[in-house]
Amino acid sequence: MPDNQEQFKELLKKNGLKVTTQRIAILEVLSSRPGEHLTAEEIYDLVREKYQDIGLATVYRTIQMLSELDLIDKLNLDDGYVRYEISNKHHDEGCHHHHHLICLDCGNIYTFQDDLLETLETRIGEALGFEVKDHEVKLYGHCKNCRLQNI
Amino acid sequence: MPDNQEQFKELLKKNGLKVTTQRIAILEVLSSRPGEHLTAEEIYDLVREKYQDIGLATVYRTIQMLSELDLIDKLNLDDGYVRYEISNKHHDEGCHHHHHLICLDCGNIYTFQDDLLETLETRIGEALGFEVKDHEVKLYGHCKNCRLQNI
DNA sequence: TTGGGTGCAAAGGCTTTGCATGTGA
DNA sequence: TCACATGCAAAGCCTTTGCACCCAA
Repeated sequence: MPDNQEQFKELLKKNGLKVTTQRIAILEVLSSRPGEHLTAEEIYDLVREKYQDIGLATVYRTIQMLSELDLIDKLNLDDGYVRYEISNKHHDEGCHHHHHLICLDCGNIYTFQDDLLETLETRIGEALGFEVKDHEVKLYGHCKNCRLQNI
Repeated sequence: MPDNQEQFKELLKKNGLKVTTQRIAILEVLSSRPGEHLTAEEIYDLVREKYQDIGLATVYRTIQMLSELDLIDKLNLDDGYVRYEISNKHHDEGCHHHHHLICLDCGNIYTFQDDLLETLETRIGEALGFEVKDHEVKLYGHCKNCRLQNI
């Protein structure tokens, strides 16, 4: 995504940050795997396939920066790793994070989006005076494949 | 809650587990603080107020056991600690976990329950063939108090 | 009696940090 | 040039594990 890359460079400059090979490489890896939920270590390994001389610390520092710039989303599956995926916020304007369905059997993660949740948030706001800015929704259960196999 | 405690003892025995002072003490602490979200360290400190000779490892081991017995719920706020609270599952039969509203300003955690989410889950199930067993919903935003103060 | 439970300390494992060196602007 | 970025290694920090001792059942 050369277009995306240009936007990224602009965003870095606008925030007084330098454009480095490492930062580009890390965003590239994440951009090329939308919907995957990568750990820092996985990102590190993927980046090194093309760019050997990167340190794990740089990956952690860059991830943190990308997260603050809202370019990537965090996902915590409580397995000891924090995972990251490229955000879709800037593609669908005004749309929040999608939600995750996590299969308890195979561990696969499915994503979905639903406007009903926006309705829910509005209702909460009215009832409790709480202004919702962001949300994280995880549904645990059994996916279609696993359910069919377990019959 | 002496009644609750008896149920707990029965549950332990039914699962081939022993009734120990430590286990009782830890459940007591959690039971006496419904709605609070305690870290292992906090539970450890609270237990030691009444029962000095407990080890942090025992707290971790007991927490894990209580979680497997569905007596407590996990909550991860991504601040490096896993938090626990007494579950309300056994009081309201058939009801899932409640949800959390987390204020980005003051850090307070508010809870709410809403049937709309059950509707959402049913819809997901029908659309994707996913059978939802459990969920974790966190809404981040600004609470009433903080919003009023920031005017 | 006896096998599970506990306390202590050490080890694990992900993530962050310090510091000297490198590099984009 | 020079402040920010990077790599490496060490440190941090929450949590788990090993092991000898203890205690419910």
